[in-house]
Amino acid sequence: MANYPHINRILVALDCIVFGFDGEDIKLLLIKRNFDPEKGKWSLMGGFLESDEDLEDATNRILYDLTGLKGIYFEEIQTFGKVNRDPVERTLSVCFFALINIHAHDQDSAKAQNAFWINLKNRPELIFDHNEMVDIALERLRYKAALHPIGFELLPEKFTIPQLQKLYEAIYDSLLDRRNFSRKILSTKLLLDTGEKNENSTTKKAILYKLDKDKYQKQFNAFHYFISDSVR
Amino acid sequence: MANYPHINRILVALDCIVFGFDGEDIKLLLIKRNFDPEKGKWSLMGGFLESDEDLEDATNRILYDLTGLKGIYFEEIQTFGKVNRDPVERTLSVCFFALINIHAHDQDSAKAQNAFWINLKNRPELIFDHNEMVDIALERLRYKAALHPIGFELLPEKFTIPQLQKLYEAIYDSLLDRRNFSRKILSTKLLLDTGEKNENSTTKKAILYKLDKDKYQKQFNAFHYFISDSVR
DNA sequence: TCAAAAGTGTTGACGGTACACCCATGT
DNA sequence: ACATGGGTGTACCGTCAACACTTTTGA
Repeated sequence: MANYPHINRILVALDCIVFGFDGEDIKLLLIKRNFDPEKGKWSLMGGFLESDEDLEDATNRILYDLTGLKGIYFEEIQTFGKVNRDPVERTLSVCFFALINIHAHDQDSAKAQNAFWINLKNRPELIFDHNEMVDIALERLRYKAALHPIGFELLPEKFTIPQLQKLYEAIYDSLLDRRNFSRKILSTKLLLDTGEKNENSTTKKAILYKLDKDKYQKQFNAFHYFISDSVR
Repeated sequence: MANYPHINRILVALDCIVFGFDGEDIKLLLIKRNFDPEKGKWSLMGGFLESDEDLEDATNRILYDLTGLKGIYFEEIQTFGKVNRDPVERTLSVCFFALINIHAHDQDSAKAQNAFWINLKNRPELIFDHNEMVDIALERLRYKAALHPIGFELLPEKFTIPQLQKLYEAIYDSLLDRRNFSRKILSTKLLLDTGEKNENSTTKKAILYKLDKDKYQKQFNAFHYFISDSVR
């Protein structure tokens, strides 16, 4: 079999922005590096693409190693390819973001990677071009979540509308009208009343909903206006 | 300087979907391959990433070689990384789409690459995963053009509203109401009346507009609803 | 019984859609 | 004058934002 001669092969990495939500704030799962290069500094979770591995499989592998979860929602953002972005050796980075339920992931997996949940607002300086990656990822999350029902990926299976609102308020760092938000969300018909209520509340217990998975699949690419123009 | 050992370097290519508009239909600039592999078949324009070249520079180089144009509008779509997507040797492909004014490009450059404008509706089978790339590119174009003012990139500097409408109708393969379209476009305040008219018309001569570049830059990331919900 | 949070209602403004009508141009 | 295409107007309807009121709960 013929080869492509005279072309340099390049190292290919993947880097992942993992978003979580603790009920109040958006968080990032970041690595305190106990390995070189840039040992001791903060970075995104990443890894190299193996020679016998599809790009998508590599993404799933990296996310599994970090969280112990399979079937995580993720989206490719962009491939970063400046010649000098990694000082050790030229490395292309295929960058993506993932959304997980912060309470569902495996703590031991995270510990093994030396990963910590950091409030997005207090994020430390990251190595290489990882700061830019986070900026772009957040932009993408905001863009996508305004139009498509991806917010649910950050919540537990059963959740209340006020919790969902808190999530959107955290994503867009702004306040939303309770009554309009509720109506807007319910009008999508994506939520099913579980019949249960949030027993943790000390005041009126909110209704617990879950996603209508069928409708979610079918309507995913339809536009919903989850966020008002003024916020967008 | 230390290296990352034991990791395979991979060939990295770029592939580009070039969209054009001839006044009636959306067209693709495709390559009739006179080189191996898959000589004689149709493919996207592409090239390899050089070892001393930023990813973005490579994109511009490839577009320049094909069209003789600089500063073309392009957007990264996705990086394709199935192990066997290129039968010759494993090759990652960073895929992007570009929008050009079909009349502005350099014919000799295209000829040198053996490139031809093909009506999107009559597109031939392409090699490798290039068919999928075109599908995704079209989806992205439709998505983006519904919300952001990128359609103008496909038109000459001066254009009429009916021309713009024809363009949107071609992108979405559907008919739009003339009167509502005009009002919607003008309400964005992105168009400047040049004072000139389209002298080619045999009936009433339409007003030639040009983009208000300042507003275009500032409002680019604001959402405009260029296309009605029913079409989206 | 009071405070805090959740659920439901109402209204006015705005934007979109579906229409009709008039104007300019060349044959 | 007439056919063709371009420009402007209007009326209805639905959606969204802004607002008030009621209900539930635990202290």
